[in-house]
Amino acid sequence: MATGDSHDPVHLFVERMALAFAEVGSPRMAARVLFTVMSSDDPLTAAEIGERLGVSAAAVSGAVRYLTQFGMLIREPVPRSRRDRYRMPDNPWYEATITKTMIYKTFIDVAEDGVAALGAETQAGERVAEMRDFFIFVQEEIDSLRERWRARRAATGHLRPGEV
Amino acid sequence: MATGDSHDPVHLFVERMALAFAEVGSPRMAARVLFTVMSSDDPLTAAEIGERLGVSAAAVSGAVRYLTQFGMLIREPVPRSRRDRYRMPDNPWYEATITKTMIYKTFIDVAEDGVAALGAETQAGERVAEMRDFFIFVQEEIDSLRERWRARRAATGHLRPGEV
DNA sequence: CACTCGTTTCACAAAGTTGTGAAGACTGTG
DNA sequence: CACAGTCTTCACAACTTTGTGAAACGAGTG
Repeated sequence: MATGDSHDPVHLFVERMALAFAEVGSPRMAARVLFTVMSSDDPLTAAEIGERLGVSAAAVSGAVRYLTQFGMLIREPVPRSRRDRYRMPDNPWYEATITKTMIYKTFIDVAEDGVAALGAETQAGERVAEMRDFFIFVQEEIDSLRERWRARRAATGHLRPGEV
Repeated sequence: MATGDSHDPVHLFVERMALAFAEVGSPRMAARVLFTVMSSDDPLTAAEIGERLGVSAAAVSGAVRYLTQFGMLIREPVPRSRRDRYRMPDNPWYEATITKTMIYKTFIDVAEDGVAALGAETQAGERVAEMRDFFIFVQEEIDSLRERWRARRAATGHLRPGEV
């Protein structure tokens, strides 16, 4: 049961979720590690993560480096041991991951250059300008998403420690 | 000038935009073809697209099949010719692409199973349930995005033929 | 200060993706 | 009804990505 039993429903969840995230650009192994830790009530050591997933220590090392870099995973040394333990951060990584995305910013900037290159008065230029405006709108919506989410949670009584 | 001159600002726009889209999961060549057509005031034949991009007919064939399948490109036969011509659809492909995305639906479903597997009362289960709720919220926001966008455009006088 | 255990780095192998060339299929025309 | 011009299909080669094993590294301990 310690090693990744593909019939274990929890392991299935980890793999499926990781796959879904990999499909939108997340490194595969990082996603697997992330959801493995997320699925555990207690912090896990690198060895435990590797064991559960059935992957090498090297793979775990790379994944946790990636995840800690973006604050999606917290690393803490285990007292009286050489090991580190990994746990989820207190504030949920997915909020920032979604709301801080800069994809649309890139689209907007490139489209802006496109309009200039095509000429704002051409049909093509107008078409690209329209696309740019749409992405600006989407970006604005995303920018306000986090606040609206928090407002809703506050309204339904789901206040998190430290939250207004 | 017909073949993809990498110093042509329009071609630069096409390649940059395509790259940005490829990074979020779109097939690379399909994105290149899409923005090539989008950058042209007039419809283009497959040969013209291939020439502008400097890619093989086979690559164009695969890309237009993909794009027409999703309604992102319109194919129309050229009268008195064996050729087909490709043009942009009348209503903008990106609106549907963004608003019809089912990514979050997948996340939600998988997370739902995860909660069941972990047990809703465990710490891990609660954590995953919270993530699921966030994604439900995001999905709802996206569902209403299209209407809000249209409302805004209507308000600023940008009505499109056939639009309410 | 040498030893041990855990982690990290690195070169490489396996697997997956992407676009090509060439051959085949289809369609309208002389 | 044969031909020519387009488009499509397919096997393959180039490239990219991903994870492994092995070796190096480093921190705590006797």
